Amino acid sequence: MASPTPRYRFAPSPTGYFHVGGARTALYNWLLALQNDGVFVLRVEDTDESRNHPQWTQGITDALGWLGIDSSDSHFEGPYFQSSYAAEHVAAAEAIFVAGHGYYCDLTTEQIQERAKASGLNGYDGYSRDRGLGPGPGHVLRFKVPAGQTVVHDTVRGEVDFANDTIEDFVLLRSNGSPVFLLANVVDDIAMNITDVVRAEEHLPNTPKQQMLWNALGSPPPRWAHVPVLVNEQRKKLSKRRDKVAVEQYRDEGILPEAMVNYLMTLGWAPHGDTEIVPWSHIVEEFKLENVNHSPAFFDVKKLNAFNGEYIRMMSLDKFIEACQPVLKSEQVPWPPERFNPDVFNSIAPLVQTRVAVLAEVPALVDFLFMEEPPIDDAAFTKAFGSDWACPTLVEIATRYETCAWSVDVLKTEVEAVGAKHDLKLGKLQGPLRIAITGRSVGTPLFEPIELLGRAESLRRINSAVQRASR
RNA sequence: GCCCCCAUCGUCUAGUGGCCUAGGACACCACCCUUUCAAGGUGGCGGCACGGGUUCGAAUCCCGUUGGGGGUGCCA
Repeated sequence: MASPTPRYRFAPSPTGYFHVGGARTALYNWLLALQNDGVFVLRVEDTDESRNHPQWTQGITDALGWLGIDSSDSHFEGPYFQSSYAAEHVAAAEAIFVAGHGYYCDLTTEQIQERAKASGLNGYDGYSRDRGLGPGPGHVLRFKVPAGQTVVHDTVRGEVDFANDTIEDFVLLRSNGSPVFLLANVVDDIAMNITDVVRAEEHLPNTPKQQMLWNALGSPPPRWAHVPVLVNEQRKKLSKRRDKVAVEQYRDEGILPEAMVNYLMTLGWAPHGDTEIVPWSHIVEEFKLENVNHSPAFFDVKKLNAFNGEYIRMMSLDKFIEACQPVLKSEQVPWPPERFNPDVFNSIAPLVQTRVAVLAEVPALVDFLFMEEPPIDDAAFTKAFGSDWACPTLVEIATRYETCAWSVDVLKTEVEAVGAKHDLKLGKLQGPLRIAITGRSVGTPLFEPIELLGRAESLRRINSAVQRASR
């Protein structure tokens, strides 16, 4: 028997959102597809037509594309969503009924609860199993859970046993005749020749039901793999409402896709060796689903940022400048766009590159070069000009700057000369100058930007700071 | 309630019975370098949840306890 091409199914998330946890599961699926010459199958499934599907699926495929996952061949809107497919799901349910694996029941939810209360047992008790009911108004079709055990073979977790008598006879067809998601899911998997289902561990408890359905429908179940969920600092599953969970947010902040992918992969898994920063090709080579951890992982933005900083520093200068473009042209930028000067930015870029973890931090390091009046940090200003030497030395520097040669080296030695006179170290002496020029107490090395700013503008800013200090 | 999963530094992990005095990464701290801030370098702090077994030997295997998470709909 020839083994079929593996088809790895990825569904964004049960709530229909491509959050970071889903991104990781997508990565696992993608990886497996690459390693095993298989196909990555993205399937969006939802019966709620109120969700805007074209827009929603577009968002997901965009995010996948950003992560480097090609979903073009496999993108698929779940048949379940399209009402025309409902017939197939109903037909499958009816086949189950005909084969004797299901039965109809007319009990209402209230009646079921009453019976459960009276008997002390949990959930539905199989009351209608042998009543021989047929389809009809108010009748649901339930699956007849067989006696015995269901064992799920899971690539990540090994064998997981479920006693069938702890699983109640679940609904396949609602009383209005519509199929239930669980059923539709299995029918679609079979229709799409899915061989491997890789998803989050929250689905594990429902897996025996699905597996029984596969068997009842006469198909050997797929290989299952339930990977751990991602949690927040409260150890709760990442939730859209409470946590920063959308991949796009990280993209917009200037996280690089390589860093995102690399970090996501270290959640639940680690490459061999003393470094976790490894290229995707290495991951493809080494990753094994069998080696994935069993416990939930906390999504640590600090570590993500650290990874991102590493990736930024690994870039060539040209690449870095290129990567900065979106964030420099964003509408959020504090300077008027027409004042932006690419040449100036490119000159300062090497000094910026080692100082940012995410690209979104870039504008704040260079804004003073492009703004007419950079805002001044009051607290920093007060502190820097609090000493009695601040103004006099700054005036001296200004005097020297009026006539000296305009180059980084000279600008620096002039300040050092003033420092020597007053017995002040450069580190200290440059404080007021830095505030005057940049408005802040920290930033890139100072003399490069002064050179870029030019003599007239630099002197203007120094004088304006001196005036401000003497008020 | 019932069912399932999980348990190594603060966090992410390595570890598959002796190479473990438990290794790395992020974070944190100190020092070096230094033009502030970074980057870089060196070092430090810090962990096998608990209790029983099995074994010559347990982070590793088994049982239990505790703690966390998830599932359990005529939701998806």
